[in-house]
Amino acid sequence: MKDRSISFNTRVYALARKIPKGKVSTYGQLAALAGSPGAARAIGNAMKNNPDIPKTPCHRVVASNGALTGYAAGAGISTKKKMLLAEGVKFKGEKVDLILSGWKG
DNA sequence: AAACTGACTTCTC
DNA sequence: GGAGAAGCCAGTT
Repeated sequence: MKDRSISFNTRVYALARKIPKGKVSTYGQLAALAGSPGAARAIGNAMKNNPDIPKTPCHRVVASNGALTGYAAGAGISTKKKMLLAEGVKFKGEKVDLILSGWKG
């Protein structure tokens, strides 16, 4: 990756940092906030590019159905789930309860 | 510049 | 309700 000043990817990081603790957002949601609804895949790419894990709470981003996907850091999904639980996010089995912990919801 | 990839989403069977 | 296939978007090679 080169030093592209600003880009879609960068904007995603900014949005991810805006997600309040104890809440989670979906890829589609971030994509829409980023200005391109439907670009959920691009969001995933941005997250995997994730330059600063502690600075970019990519673990607060889950699939539209609340399922935990990806997460290359730590032990993967296991760590991601742990982080969310630690922040007070409600879980529905292996999926996040977007009804209770969904951002803007 | 064109083609491929991927941490997604949604429809249909 | 679960599994499979198609579609979309931005980035990377």
